[in-house]
Amino acid sequence: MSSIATNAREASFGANDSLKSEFVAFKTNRIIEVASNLFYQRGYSSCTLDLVADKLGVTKPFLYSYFKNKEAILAAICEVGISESLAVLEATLADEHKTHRALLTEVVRQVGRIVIERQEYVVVYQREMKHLSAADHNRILRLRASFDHQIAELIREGVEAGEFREDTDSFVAVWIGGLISWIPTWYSPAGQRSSEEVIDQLVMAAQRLAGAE
Amino acid sequence: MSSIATNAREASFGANDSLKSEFVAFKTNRIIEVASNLFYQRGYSSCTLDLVADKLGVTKPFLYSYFKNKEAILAAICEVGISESLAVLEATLADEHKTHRALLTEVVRQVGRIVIERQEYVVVYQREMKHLSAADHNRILRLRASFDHQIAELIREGVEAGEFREDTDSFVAVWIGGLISWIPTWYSPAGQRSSEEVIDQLVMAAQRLAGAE
DNA sequence: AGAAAAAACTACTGGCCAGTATGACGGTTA
DNA sequence: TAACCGTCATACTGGCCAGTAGTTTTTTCT
Repeated sequence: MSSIATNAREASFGANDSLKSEFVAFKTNRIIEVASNLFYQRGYSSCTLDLVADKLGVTKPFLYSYFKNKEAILAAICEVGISESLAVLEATLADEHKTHRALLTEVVRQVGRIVIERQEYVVVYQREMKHLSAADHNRILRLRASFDHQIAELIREGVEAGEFREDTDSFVAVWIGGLISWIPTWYSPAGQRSSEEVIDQLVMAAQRLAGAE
Repeated sequence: MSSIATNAREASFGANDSLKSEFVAFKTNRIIEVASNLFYQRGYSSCTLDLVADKLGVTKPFLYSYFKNKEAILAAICEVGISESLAVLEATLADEHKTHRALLTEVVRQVGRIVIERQEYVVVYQREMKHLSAADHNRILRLRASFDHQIAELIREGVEAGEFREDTDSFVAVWIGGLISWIPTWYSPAGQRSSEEVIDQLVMAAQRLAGAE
């Protein structure tokens, strides 16, 4: 796993070494991709690692050389949606030139897109969170809390700036978070509504909740 | 299980018989109550029936004399929240004298209350639905679809009546449903917000979504 | 080419658990 | 009191599955 060159041989093949760690990253990703899909369909506890291995065309011990145990795979899956959402949130909020209204719209649009794209990861996270070890659970809860907190802050500042209705409690951040989180449970790419249509509706809903008319 | 008197002895003890079926109903309820609590905490697949039986102070075969198998217990749990919500929805909508706005408020308030009250049942339903047999799954999906459909109808009529903003798509019914369904995943009776406070916020959010200003 | 290391596989175990076969116990009928 | 029935328990099985020990295959380096 380590990419640190600790002796002469490794140092002289640094490029090789990083290629190797790319391979590792690639395999790790494939594992959580396939595992996520199977956990999504059958549930974490009823999905065996033999099945995951089969679908990858490998065997169970292969998985154990990339993850400590079953729960570590789950933790990796759970982290995808929330950490990507948080990254996009912070990148968007970094733009100082936008109004709060525009920021809210942009954040909701971007995060909505991620949540739809990572649909299966998000659903697995929501359903199976409680099977995480206490450490993983807390780490991910903190990410989630940070997300809600930053949205709440955005609302508060927007109200102060007079961009949102003044009777808007920053608690609507929770409702907006709920709107977003709820999408993966009902949205289907095979359904009538396109993902862009759903995102437009989502943005509209978030604006109404924030009182941004 | 049968409450039909099929012979002289049973006929002459009709009262007795109904008392007996009350006992059965009572025990059945206790089972799904305790099972729901344990499924909520540990997940359906990782919760053993031995554990459920232990917590009830009985043994596993006892459970099997009230339910066909583990999945039947899950089905019973899943049905509680949605069927109660549907009942309240329909009772509320039956009042012809109210405005659409008042109807929406009332429905959201009542259903919000049920969803908080039946929190654990609702969460188990959302998480474990996929472990239901196809028959149970479809039956419950139909209940849910009926709920969303009636809310959408209410929105549509309200817009026509000029009570909600005219640019309101009846699709907001899905968002409102999401708002309600999302509550049990974050609300805790032990938290700062009282359930009444949360329900007030919910009603406000639903009104904003519907454009009922 | 051939040694050494890395990567992946075969084959197993120990424990768990849904579901069942059988029996015990108490109340009711005659 | 003796046969009967409803109710629940004891005790088991058969299959599944996370995790591992030891071996084989593949790659890397000289």
